Amino acid sequence: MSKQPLPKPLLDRVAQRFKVLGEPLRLELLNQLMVHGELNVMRLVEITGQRQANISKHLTLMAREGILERRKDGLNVYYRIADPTIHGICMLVCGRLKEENTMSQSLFEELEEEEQRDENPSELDMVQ
Amino acid sequence: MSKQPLPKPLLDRVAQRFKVLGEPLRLELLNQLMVHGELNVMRLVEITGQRQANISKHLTLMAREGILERRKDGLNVYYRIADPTIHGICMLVCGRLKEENTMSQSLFEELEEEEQRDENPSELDMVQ
DNA sequence: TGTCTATATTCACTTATAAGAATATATTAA
DNA sequence: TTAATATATTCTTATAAGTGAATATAGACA
Repeated sequence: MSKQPLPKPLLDRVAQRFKVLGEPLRLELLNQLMVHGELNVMRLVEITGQRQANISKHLTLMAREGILERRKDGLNVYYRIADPTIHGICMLVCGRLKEENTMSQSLFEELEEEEQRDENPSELDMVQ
Repeated sequence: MSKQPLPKPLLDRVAQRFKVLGEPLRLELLNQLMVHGELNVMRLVEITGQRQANISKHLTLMAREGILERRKDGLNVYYRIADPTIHGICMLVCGRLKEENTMSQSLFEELEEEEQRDENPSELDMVQ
């Protein structure tokens, strides 16, 4: 429980950061950059199956936000994660979602009294 | 650097969670609940100066998301934070924003060669 | 020079969503 | 029961934002 509320301008900036992260395609780009470390635009276009213009827009936005860094090499532009907290933040959220999942799972089991057992393991189990 | 990309459905859920957090008014509500622990709807209406309907909608949304918990007492409904990771996530983001701020600050100082000194301390310094 | 490739940007469109007004749904008290 | 209060919901509107098509920009190469 914190002492005093944060000033509105700061809350606005935090909200803006969350908003940038709250877009599935942008999160997929971040996830690919977590896995591969550094990728150019066309590679990310291939991986995601999205249009080049769209990928470029999302990357540019995240770079302007301070989440990504650009490195130009000839015709290619390579992006990588500049914000070292991104991974931790995502893992916190993933862990929490998994927890919520098992909580509602056990609640579900209490209500339904174990019908089928361990079929359909949740996607959330992918989080180590 | 993670081993393999997360499955799309999980990324979608994480993005959804971030999207809920990426709204200034919702973040202000969360911040007030961090400070006061538990508040009813009308109290939050007073604090934020927003309409009752709007506050209620945001609270209902966050409760459905698993971020808040509802406790009904007579006519009043008290909300409190149900997700214990919220505080840590917000502090991570705040800290990072502060870092970005001092980074661009020092870059600014390199360019401008110390004009005024320590006037206008940034909002981000509020973060411990 | 001109051509090809990678990336970025502009414009138009469509969808999502936050906010207000009005109303509905409890719950308490007289 | 009626009245009053707290909260939630529905409906409408306005704005934000993601996407695609087309175009612009920039660098590599012949």
